[in-house]
Amino acid sequence: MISDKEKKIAESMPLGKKMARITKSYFGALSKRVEPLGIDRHFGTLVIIEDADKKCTQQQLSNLLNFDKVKMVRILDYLFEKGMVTREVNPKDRREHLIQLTAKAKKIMPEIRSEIIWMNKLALNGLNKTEQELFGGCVDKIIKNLENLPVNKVYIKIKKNKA
Amino acid sequence: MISDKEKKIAESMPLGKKMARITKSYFGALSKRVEPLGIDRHFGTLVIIEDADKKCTQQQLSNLLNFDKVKMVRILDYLFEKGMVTREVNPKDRREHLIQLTAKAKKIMPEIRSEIIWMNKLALNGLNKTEQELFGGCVDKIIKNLENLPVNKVYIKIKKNKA
DNA sequence: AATAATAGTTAATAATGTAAACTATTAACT
DNA sequence: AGTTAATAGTTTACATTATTAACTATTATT
Repeated sequence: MISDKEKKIAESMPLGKKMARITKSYFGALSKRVEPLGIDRHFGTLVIIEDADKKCTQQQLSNLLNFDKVKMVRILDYLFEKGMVTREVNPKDRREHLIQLTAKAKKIMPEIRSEIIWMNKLALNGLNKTEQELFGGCVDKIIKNLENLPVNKVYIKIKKNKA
Repeated sequence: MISDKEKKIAESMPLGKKMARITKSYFGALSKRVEPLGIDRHFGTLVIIEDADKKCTQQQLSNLLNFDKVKMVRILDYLFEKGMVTREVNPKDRREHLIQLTAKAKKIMPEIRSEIIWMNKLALNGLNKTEQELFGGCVDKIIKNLENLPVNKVYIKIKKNKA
């Protein structure tokens, strides 16, 4: 049972707080599950790289992932260090670096994908198909609503582990 | 229109990624809006402190906010420095510090609350009452689903496999 | 009285975000 | 052609945040 008071508190609590909590729990658990594969974060980046039609530049990846280019460099440094990606200068435009998965990465991608799908299912457990779809739609709308607002810097924190 | 391919990509992207994106946009914008009041984060903590039935200890706040005690110290340091809270040793148990809002904080709380409510409305813009309620329900279920999962407890212990 | 448990703080280390300055290359323009 | 602007990516400097362990002070347990 939720009292009126609790309701009042809830409505003046930042919606972003719950989102942050989900983010943290989600990536904390996913990181743990995927770690045995030799990598513990930036899974989404790997998925995007693999699914891209062609070799992507870092700028293109930045756009797809909504990361600024400096963050992109850091992520790719990490993935490179782990032996998951290669960087290759584009001969047609030598400013660009084309990013590709290594064989090592390709080999573990199916497992990474299935871990992600597993985590997604776990997160959405107990929601029926309709609810899941409606939830997804809401999320996308919210993202749109919050796009292009004036911002201050904010730090989001996930879990970390270093080799 | 969403192609099958895009759908396939979407389903193997971590659900947490969208949550992170919302979190960042949300707090970025809220921070910006509240900044003129002399504070640019930890609004939720202020709301919780104000709404608590009694003076809260830091441990109690940690539980209510799902923060570990070290983070709690840091947040209260920040709020103290901004003149928003007082810390008072509990005479009944001198280990505990009771936290209270200052007059300065109480004065701006209505504005902080209305900014939070405004941001929440902005985020949920375009969703009808039913959708909003269903969304809220989904969020709470997801949080529950992700509670108490094994989490990547970082550094030291988990160095089993290296790339 | 000795020991354990709790509340809170501090310190060490790692990770992350952001902006600015930087290199290298290509595009644009007179 | 030659200068200038723009783009891709990297590096650096600095501030913030997370996590763990070690610490102090106090209270509870035995």
